[in-house]
Amino acid sequence: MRKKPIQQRARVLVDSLIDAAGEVVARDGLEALTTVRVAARAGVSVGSLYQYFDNKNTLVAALMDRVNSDLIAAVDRVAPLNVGADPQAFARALLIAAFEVFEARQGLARELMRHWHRLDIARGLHRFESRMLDLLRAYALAQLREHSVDPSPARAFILINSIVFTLLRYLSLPSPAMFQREELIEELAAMAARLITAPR
Amino acid sequence: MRKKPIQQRARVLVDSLIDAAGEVVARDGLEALTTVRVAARAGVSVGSLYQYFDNKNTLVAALMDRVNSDLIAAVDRVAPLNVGADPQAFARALLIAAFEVFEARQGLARELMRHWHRLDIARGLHRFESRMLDLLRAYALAQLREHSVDPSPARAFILINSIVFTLLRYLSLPSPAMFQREELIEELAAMAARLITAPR
Amino acid sequence: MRKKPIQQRARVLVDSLIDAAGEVVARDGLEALTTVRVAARAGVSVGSLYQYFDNKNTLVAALMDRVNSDLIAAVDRVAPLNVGADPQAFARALLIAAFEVFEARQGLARELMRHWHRLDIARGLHRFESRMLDLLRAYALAQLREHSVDPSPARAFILINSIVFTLLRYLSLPSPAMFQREELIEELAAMAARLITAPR
Amino acid sequence: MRKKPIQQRARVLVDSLIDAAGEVVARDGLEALTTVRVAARAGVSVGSLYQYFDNKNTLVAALMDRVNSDLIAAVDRVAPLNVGADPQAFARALLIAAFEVFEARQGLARELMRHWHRLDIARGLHRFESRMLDLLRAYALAQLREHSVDPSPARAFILINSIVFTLLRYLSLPSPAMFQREELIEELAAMAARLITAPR
DNA sequence: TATGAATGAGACTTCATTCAT
DNA sequence: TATGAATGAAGTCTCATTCAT
Repeated sequence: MRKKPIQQRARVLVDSLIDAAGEVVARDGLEALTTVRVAARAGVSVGSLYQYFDNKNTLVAALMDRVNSDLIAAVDRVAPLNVGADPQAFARALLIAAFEVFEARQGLARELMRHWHRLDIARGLHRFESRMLDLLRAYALAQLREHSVDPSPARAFILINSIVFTLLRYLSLPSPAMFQREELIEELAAMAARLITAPR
Repeated sequence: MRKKPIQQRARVLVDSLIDAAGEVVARDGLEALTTVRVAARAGVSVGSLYQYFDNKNTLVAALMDRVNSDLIAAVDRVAPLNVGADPQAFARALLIAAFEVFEARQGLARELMRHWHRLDIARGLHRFESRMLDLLRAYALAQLREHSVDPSPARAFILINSIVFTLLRYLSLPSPAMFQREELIEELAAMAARLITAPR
Repeated sequence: MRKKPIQQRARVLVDSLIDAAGEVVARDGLEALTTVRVAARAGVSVGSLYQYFDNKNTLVAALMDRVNSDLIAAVDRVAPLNVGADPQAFARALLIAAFEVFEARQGLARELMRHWHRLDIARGLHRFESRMLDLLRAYALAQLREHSVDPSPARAFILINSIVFTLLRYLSLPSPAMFQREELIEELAAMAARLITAPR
Repeated sequence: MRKKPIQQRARVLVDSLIDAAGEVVARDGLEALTTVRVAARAGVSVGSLYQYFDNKNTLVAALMDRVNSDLIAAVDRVAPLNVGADPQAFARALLIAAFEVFEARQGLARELMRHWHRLDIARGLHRFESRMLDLLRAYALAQLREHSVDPSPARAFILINSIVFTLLRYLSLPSPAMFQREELIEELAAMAARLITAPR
C-alpha cells in the first residue's frame, strides 16, 4: 500500500476500488480484472488506483483479504451464539454463515475459488484457520470438558480445509449438484462434529 | 487436438509437449506457461505445438487430464490390493498413492492446485469422483456387507473433495506445516473411514 | 472507434494515424500495412493506435472513408461552378477534380484500387454514387429540362463505376499508357455526356 | 513455374492445383487461400504444390491467368458468330459471354474482383484488352467500313475497363442491385455501341 | 518424386504502468 | 492530487516454405 489511507476520503476510495474489483471478478471473471476497468467501475482514473495500490497484485491481495475478513467476521458473529449447541449444530451454524458470505456476491466465490492461489488466498486461509482454531478451543472449553480441548494441528488443518474447499467447490459447480445444499451442509456438519469429538 | 497423433513420432511429441508444460508450470508457475516457452522446453518450435494443440487452453487441459489420469491409475493400482484391509487402512493406502502422484513432479501439484479451476480440473475431478465411487462400492461390497454399500452423493462429494483439496493444500503450503505428513495421512484416513462407515 | 476523439489532441492523432496508414500503403502496398508500422510512422506506439481503432480493419476502413470523403468533397466543390457548362464540360470538370484527389497521395490510389473490396470501398462507393446522382439531378434540372432528369439506376451505376474504375485502373497502370491523360479525360467526359443525354 | 509440366501427369496436377485454388477462393475468400489447404483440396501434399509453383504468388498468378484465358476463350467463341450483328447486339453477345464466365464459379468473381491487384489481374487485363482490340478491329472492318476501323487506344481502354469493372462490381455487390441484370447488360451494350460508333 | 512435420519470423492485440498536464 | 493518453513488452497464433524420410 503506497500510502496509508489516513484520510477519510482515501479510505472510502480504497474501499470502493476493492468493491469494484470484486464486482468485476464476480461479473466477468478474474481474467477481466484489468486496472483500467476496476478504476472505471470505481468511478476514478487508473492513476488514482495506483495512488493507493502499488500494483495490480496488491489490489487483488486486498480483495482476498476482504473476503477473508468477511468470512472471519461471519463466524465470529455466529460462534458465540452457538457455544451451547451440540457439536453438529455448532458446525452447522458456522457452515451456514460461511455459505452466506460466499453467496453474498454471487460469482465472486467461483472466481476466487478458481484462483485461490494467486494472491495469498493461502495467507488468508491461514488467518482463517487460526481464528477457527480459537473458536474451536473456546467451544471445546465450554462444551467438551471431558475431551481434548485442543484439536491437533493436523486435525484442525483437515477440518478447515475440507470444509472450506468442499464448500467452494460446491459453489463453483458448473451445473447443479445431485443433492441439495441442505444435505451438503448437514453432512459437512456431521463430519465436523465427528472430527471435533473423535479421540486423538 | 488438431490432428490425431496416430504416428509414433507424433505421440511422442504430444507427450513431450505435455511434459514440458508440466515442467514449466512446476518450475515457474502457471503464469509462466507461454506457448513459446513450452515448445522451446520440449525442444521444438511453437509451430509444432500448434500442430497438435488447437490453442494454449487445450494444452493445459491435456496437462490436467494427464495428472487426473495419473491419479486414477494410482488408486486403481492400489485399491485392489487393499480390499481386505479395514476402512482406515484402505483409505490410508489410497492416500499414500495419491500423495506419490502429486509429489512425482515437484511443484506441479502446487501450481495445478492453484489453478484448479482453469481448464477442467473440475471435469477431471468429476472423472476421479466417479472412479472413487466405484472403488468405494467395490470395497463396501467386499467388506461392509452390513453397512450401506452406496454412500450418498453428498457424502461421496465431501469425501473426495475434502481429501483431494486438503492434500493439495498441504502440498502447496509455502512453508512446512506444523505436523508431519504421516500424521496428516493418518488423520485423513481416519476421517475417511468414519465417513465411509457412518450410518446414513 | 474505441473512443471518440473529442479532444483536439486526439483528433489530431487519429488523423495522423490515418495519414500514416495512407503513406504506408502508398509507399509499400497494402500488404505492408502493419499496425506497428503505421503507429511508428505516425510517431506513436501501437498502443496508441489501439486507443483509437478497435483493430486493423477499422483503421483501413477509416482510410477508405477518408479517400471517399475527399472524392465527394472534390466533386461537391467543382460541380456548382459548372452547372452552366455543357454536359461534356461538366463531366470533364468533375473528372479533373477526381484525378487530382487520386493523385494527391501518389501510390495510394493504386493500392486502394487494388483492394477496393476490403473494407467497404464498396460502402464508400455507394455514398459516392448517391452524391453523384444528386449532382447529376441538379445539373439535369438546370440544363436538360427537355431530357429525363433522372438517370435510371442501372445507367447511373454504369456511369459511376465506369469512370471511377477506369480512372483508378489508369492510375495503377504499371507503365505509362499509350495515350495522354488528357485524352483519357476527354474520352471519358464524352462518354459521360453521351450517357447522360442518351434517351432512355 | 519451377519445371515445365511436360509430362501428362504433371499437367494434370498443375491444373488440379489451380482448380483447387479457385475453389478455395470461391468458397472462403482469398484470405483462406493457404498453400496447405489448396494442396489438400487438390489431393496432394504441400510439397507437391511447391514442386510446380515457386511460391504462393505464382499459384495465384496462374489462377488469374486461368480466369483471363477463360474470358478470352469466351469472347473468341462468341465474337465470330456475331460479326454480322449491329454494334449493340455484338456488344450484348460478348457481355453475356463474359457474364457467364464470371458466374461459372460462383464466388470466385467476387474474390478476384476484390483483389484484382494481387497478381497481375493487371497483366491479365492487358492480354484481354489486346484480344478485344483485335476483335473490335475485325468487327469494324466487317461492319463499319465508313467509320474508323481502329478505335483509339484511350477509347479502347475505356471500353474494356468500363465494362469489365462495372460487371465485376455488379457481381460483387453484397445485396441485390436496384435493377435486373438484363437491364445492366442492355445499358452496357448501348454504351459500348455508342463508344464504338462515336466519331473520333 | 511425394510427403507432411517442422520451422520461425512476424502479425495482431492487450494491458500494467507511467507521467505530463 | 487526479487524470487518462501513451507506452511497449510480451503473448498468442498463422502460414509460407523447407527438407528428412
